[in-house]
Amino acid sequence: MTKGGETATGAVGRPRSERSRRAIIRAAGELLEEQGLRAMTVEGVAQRAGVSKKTIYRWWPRKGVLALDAFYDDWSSAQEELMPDTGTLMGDLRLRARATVRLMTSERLGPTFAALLAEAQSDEALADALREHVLEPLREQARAIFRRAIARDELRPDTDVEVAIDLFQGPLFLRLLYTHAALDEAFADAIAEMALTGVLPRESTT
Amino acid sequence: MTKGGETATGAVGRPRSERSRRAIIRAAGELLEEQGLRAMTVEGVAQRAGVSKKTIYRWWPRKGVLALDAFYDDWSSAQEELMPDTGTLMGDLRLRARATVRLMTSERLGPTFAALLAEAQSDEALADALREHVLEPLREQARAIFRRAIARDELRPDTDVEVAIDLFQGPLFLRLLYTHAALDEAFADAIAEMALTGVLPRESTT
Amino acid sequence: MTKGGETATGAVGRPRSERSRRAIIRAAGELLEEQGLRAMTVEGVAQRAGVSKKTIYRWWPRKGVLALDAFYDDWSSAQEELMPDTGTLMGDLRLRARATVRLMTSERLGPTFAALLAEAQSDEALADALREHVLEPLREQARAIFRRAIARDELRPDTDVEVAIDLFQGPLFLRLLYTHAALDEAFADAIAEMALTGVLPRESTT
Amino acid sequence: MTKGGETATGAVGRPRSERSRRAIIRAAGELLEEQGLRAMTVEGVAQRAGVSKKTIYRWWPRKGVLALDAFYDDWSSAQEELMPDTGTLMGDLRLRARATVRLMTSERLGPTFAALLAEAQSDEALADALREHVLEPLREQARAIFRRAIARDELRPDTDVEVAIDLFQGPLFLRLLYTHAALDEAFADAIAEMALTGVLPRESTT
DNA sequence: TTCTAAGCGAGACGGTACGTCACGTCTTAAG
DNA sequence: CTTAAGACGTGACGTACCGTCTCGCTTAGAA
Repeated sequence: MTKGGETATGAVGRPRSERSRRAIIRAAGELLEEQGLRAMTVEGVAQRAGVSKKTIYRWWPRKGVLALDAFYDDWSSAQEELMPDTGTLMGDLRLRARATVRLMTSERLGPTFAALLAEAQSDEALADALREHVLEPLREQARAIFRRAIARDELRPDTDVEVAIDLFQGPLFLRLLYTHAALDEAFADAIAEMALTGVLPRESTT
Repeated sequence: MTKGGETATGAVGRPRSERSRRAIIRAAGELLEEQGLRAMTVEGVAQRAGVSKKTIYRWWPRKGVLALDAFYDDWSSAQEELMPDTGTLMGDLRLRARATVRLMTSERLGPTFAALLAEAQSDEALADALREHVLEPLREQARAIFRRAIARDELRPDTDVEVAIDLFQGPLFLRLLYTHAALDEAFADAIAEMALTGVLPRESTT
Repeated sequence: MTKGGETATGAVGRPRSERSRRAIIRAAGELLEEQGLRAMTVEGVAQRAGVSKKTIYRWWPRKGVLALDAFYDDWSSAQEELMPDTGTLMGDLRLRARATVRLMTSERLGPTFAALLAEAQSDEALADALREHVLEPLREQARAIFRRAIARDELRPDTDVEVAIDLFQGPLFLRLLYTHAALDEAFADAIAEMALTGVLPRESTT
Repeated sequence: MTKGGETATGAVGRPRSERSRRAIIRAAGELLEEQGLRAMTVEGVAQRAGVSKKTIYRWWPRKGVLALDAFYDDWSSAQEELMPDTGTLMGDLRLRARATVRLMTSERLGPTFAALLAEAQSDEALADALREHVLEPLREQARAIFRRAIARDELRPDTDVEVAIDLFQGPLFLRLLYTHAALDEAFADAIAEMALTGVLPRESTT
C-alpha cells in the first residue's frame, strides 16, 4: 500500500513476486503482533517469510515502513465505523470517540499503532508515511464531521477546525500512549461531551 | 534523581563516585542535545565521560533511563512557569499552555522530550520513570489549577478533573509528537480557550 | 587449512571472500609474532585485517584455532628438513634433532609454537586441530625414520616405536616449554645419541 | 609456601589473618579441582573464601601463583615416593617413573599440574615459581638418583646428567600434556628401560 | 524462441553497539 | 596496618541486527 506496494513501472525483466510480497507482509504482521515492533527485525521477517533480506530492502526502505504496511492491512478495514453520520455533532463525536477507543484497545491494532507512533519519532520516512496514510486520513474524517456541523449551523463558521480536531483527538492519543488512565467508553463519552462544551459550566445550566 | 541517583544504602565499601555520576549525566546530556536519543549510545557516553561502560550499567538499567536523568536536570529547572496563579482559570490555562509550548519547542528540551516519550513505548523501565518523574508531576500541576478553579466556584465541583487535564494537555502533546501543525503561542491560546468553552458557541454569544 | 580454510560445501549464496580470509590469517600472524598469543585478540585481528569480528567468528570457533592457522602457514613450509634420510638411524636422528631445535628456536615459530602448545590445554578445539595438523604429522615423520631403521635391521622388529618417538621428542619439547637449560645443537646431538644408546655405558666401551 | 606464605617481616599493626590465608588457598584449590584453572577466577576465589580481592592481590601477584600455592599443598605431600632408593639405577628409575605416572594421572593433581605447566607459558611470575618450587626439585631428585648410580659405578662419571634427566622425564611430561597415547605403568616401565639402554639393541643381546 | 534484464533465495560481508566478564586498582570504615 | 566490601577504568568477549554485496537461478516480455 505505501511504498512496498508499487510495482515497477517500466516493466522489464522478471516481475515482482506477489507471493513474496504477501509472505513478507504476513510475516511482519505476525511478528509485530507476537513481540512488538522492537523485536520485529528485518532478519526475522526474512526468515519467517522464506525470503532474502535483499528482497525486503528492495521494496521497503526501512523496517518502520514495512511495519506500517503490515499494520495498514488491518487498519484500513476498520475505518468505516470511524465515520458516523448521525445528524448531530454530539452524536458523531460520541460514536467516533467510541470507535477510536475500540480500535486503540484492540489487541491487534492498539499496541502496534502505539509502537508505530513512537517509532516515527526516529524514522523520518515512517513519519511521512504514517502522516500520509494514517494520521491525515484520520484528521480528514474528523474534518468532515466538523464541516457538516458548520453546514448544519451547529458550529459557528469561523470555528478553528484544526484546533477542534486536536482538542478532540489529542486526549485519546494521550491515553493510548501513556496509559495513565483508562481508555474506555466512558472516557470516550466524556471527551466527546467536554470537547463540545468545554470544562466551564454552561450559563443556561448554572 | 530517578534510578541513577540513589547512593548505596548501607554504605560499605568504596562509595559511589559523585564525579563519575556527574560526568555521565553531563556527557549523556550533551550527546542527547547534539545527536538525539538514537545516537546517544552507552558506549559513546562512557567514552565522553571518561568512564567505563560497566559503571554506567551499574547504575542505569537502560539507556532510556539514563537519558531521562540527563533530561531531568534541565527539565526540573523549568517547572515554575508551568504553575501560574493568576486568579482565574482562563489566565492560568493560557499561561500554562504558553509555557508548555515554550518548553516543547525549546531547542534543548523539545526534541529530547519527544524522543523520551517515544522510547518509553518500548522500555518499561523508562516508561515508569517517565510517568513518575515527569508526566505525573505535570498532571499534578494541572490538577492544582483545576482544583483552585473549583474552589473559586469557577468550575462545578463534580467536574471530572482527569478528563479536563487530558483535554487540555492532549492537543499540546499531539502537536509535539506529530508536527502536523504549528505548536505556537496562538495554538496555546486557542487550546486554552477551547478547552474552557468547548467548540460549541456559547449561548450568550449566539 | 584447519577449520578456517574450508569453503562452504554446497555453494549457495555469496561465496566466501578469499581476500578476507587471507587478510585475517596475515593479521593474526603479524600480531602473533609481534606480541604473542596472549595479546593476539580477535578484536585486534579484525581491526588490522579490516574485517568485521563476525567474519572471523564465522570461520574460526576460537582464537586458538585461528592462531594455529596463522602459525601453520610458516610451519608447513619448514617441514622438509625434519625428514632427513641419511641411511643410518643415528644420522637421521641427529639431523632431525638439529632441525627441530632450529625450528623451536626460530624467532617466528618458536614462541608461537610454545604458546599454542600451552593454549591447547584449555581449548579442546585447538588441541584437536593441533594434534591433527601438527603433532601427529611430527610423530608420523619420526615413525618413518624408525621404521626405515627396522627395515635396515638397525633396530629389532619388536621395538616399541611409539615409546621411542616419545623418548626422542619429549626432551626437545621439554626444553622448549621450560627453558631450564639450553635448547641448542649440542643438546640436539646429545639427545640423538642418548636416545639411541641409553644412559648406560655400552659393554664394548666399558 | 611460594609468595603467599611469607608473613610480613617488620610486623606492625594488624597481623596477617591466617584464617583468610587458609580460606583463600582452600577456595582456590576447590575451584581448581572443580573447574580447572581457566575457570578459577580471582573474583570467584574471593567470593568463596569470603575475602576481598584486595587481600588476595596483596599476597599473590597473579592468579597463577595462587593456583600454584593451592596445588602445592597436595603436591608436596606426595613427593616421597618419587625418591626411591632400591640400590640399582634401573630399580630407582622404574619406581620413580611409576610414581610420576600415578601423580600425573591422579584426579586432583594431574589436570591442575598440566594447567599450571601451560599457564606458565604466559605468566613469567608463575613460571619462576613453578620452576623454583616444582620443576627444579623434581630435577634435583632425579639428579640424586643418577649421581648415586655414578657413585655405584653403574654410570660413567662423565655422563651428562642434565640430558639424562630430560631423556627420562621428557616423555612423561609429553604424554601428560598431549594425551596422544596412554600414560600408564606399562609406559613408565618402557621409558625407564629405554632411557637406560636406548633404542638400539645391546650388542650382548643381539 | 532464444535473448536479456530484472527479481529472487541464500548468505557472506563491514559495521556499530550491545550487555557481560574478569582483570587489577582504588577508596572507604571497621578492626 | 590489615581487612571486607565493593566501586572503578580497562579492554576483550561473543552476539545481534543493520544495510550492502555477490552468487547462480528463475521468469517472462522483447527481439
